Amino acid sequence: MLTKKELKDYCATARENYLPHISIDCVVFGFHEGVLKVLVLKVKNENEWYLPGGFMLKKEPIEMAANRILKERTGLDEIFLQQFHVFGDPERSKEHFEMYKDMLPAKENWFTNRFLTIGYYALVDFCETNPAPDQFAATCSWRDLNDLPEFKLDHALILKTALDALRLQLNYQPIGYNLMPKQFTMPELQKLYETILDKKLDRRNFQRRMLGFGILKREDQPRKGGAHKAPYLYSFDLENYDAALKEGFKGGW
Amino acid sequence: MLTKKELKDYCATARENYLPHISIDCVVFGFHEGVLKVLVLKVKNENEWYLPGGFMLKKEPIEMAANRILKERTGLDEIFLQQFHVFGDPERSKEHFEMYKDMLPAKENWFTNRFLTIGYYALVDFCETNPAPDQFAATCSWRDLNDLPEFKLDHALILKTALDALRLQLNYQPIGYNLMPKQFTMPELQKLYETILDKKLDRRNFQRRMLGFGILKREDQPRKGGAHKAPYLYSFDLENYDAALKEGFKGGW
DNA sequence: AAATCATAGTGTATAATTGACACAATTGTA
DNA sequence: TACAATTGTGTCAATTATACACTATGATTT
Repeated sequence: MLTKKELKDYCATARENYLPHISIDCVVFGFHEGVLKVLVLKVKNENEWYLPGGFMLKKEPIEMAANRILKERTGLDEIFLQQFHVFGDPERSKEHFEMYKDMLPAKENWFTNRFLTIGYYALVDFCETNPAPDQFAATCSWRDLNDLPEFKLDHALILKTALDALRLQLNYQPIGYNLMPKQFTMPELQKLYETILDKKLDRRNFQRRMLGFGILKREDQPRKGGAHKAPYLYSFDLENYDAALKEGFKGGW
Repeated sequence: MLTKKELKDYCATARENYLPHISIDCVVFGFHEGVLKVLVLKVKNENEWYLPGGFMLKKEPIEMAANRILKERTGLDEIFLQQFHVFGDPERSKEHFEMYKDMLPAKENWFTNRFLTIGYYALVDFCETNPAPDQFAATCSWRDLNDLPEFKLDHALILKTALDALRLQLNYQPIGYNLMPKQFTMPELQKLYETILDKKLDRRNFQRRMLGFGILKREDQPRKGGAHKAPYLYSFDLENYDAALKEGFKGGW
């Protein structure tokens, strides 16, 4: 929660720069050590949790706004961002309304506005992100998907909807390019799919299918390190990957 | 294009009632005599074509606004409406901006606003609609999908995107309930799928698959009339249909 | 009344895909 | 040098998709 002064300053800037009534919220999925993570913000001095979001500049394309917001929070650029739903329940920002309504008259109070929010999800390489809190957030951090805080507003719904959309996307588009490191092994990629789908897949069948999509290149060098056979390294064949993004696959999981 | 007086009146009402910067556009698909149709509006005295759209009341849920708009245009109520994308290019309503910018000062000119539009598509029974032009539209009518007018704004893009979304939906959800009459024959339903997908399907395989979904009930009475064997009539098993809408199917076409 | 036409209903053989499953190979460690 | 861990790969069976042809029925024509 903001102080009165912070609120007033913020509202002034906001009204000047942003399109009213519209926000963007991002569900940023990361993947690390076999667990799906989500980027969450915690507000200074409060036990208030949000998804990273923000507002759209008055003349900014939506896509660009989503990218800017993502970049401000994670340092990541040029990432696959997928618009998945608009949330517009008139009551959805009630909590903010209640929180701030007495601190500033409605006319100049940005947070007494009704907001529709456009949901985007992103898939990023956990290792390459630098979660950076903004001026309001004390912490910006990764949380396991199965150890989430209680979100404010409708952000729990947004997250759930994003996850459903992601699972659906798995059925007709390739994923992984922004989520995996440049090079990865087949078992690592499989783990990603298993994590998103929350179920075990057969190693051999997964490999056959995955290779069948034709979006992977096998590298020359295997990965060494474990007390076991060295797995092959793969990377995405970007040309085919992008084509598949546009065209879509056939079957599903 | 509106006259100055019309514009002024309209802007006053709009500013009072509607959420600024946001609109809804509906792609209403109908199906008749084996052709997929789309509902289009033509503006009075001009050769200007649009998809039916409108604005959202200040406290109205998005879904409800879409339904209201659809009802105002077609008389149809409680129809499957699917949100599919938000279009937000800052230049997308440039034509309107140019058209109206000199007629009213920007402050009170609704159309100098930037608008994001939320795209919905609907599937309706062609026969039960009563396309009704609103105050600005001279004609509101069905047009064949392959005989479309040149749309204003980005409405051609919206239509194309809706069609893509519809084709995708075919792969994991049942369709047809709002698009077909209460009772229909298997060949009629097949024709719908063929039309949407724009390709021929095998009669026998279609039937097997369709019945496999378990969303159809065979009626007792066949349909008579043609100089041929009377086909069975089917209707949707709403309970299973709704379940399938939520759950989704497996494979694709 | 019989023949014909148009279109519906249904089944089957073959090919392709998916799912289940087991064994051999490699690397590091004990 | 044996062992533990994990990878790579192949095959068979079951399922699913595809291609295809004949029979049935109702209206129309002769």
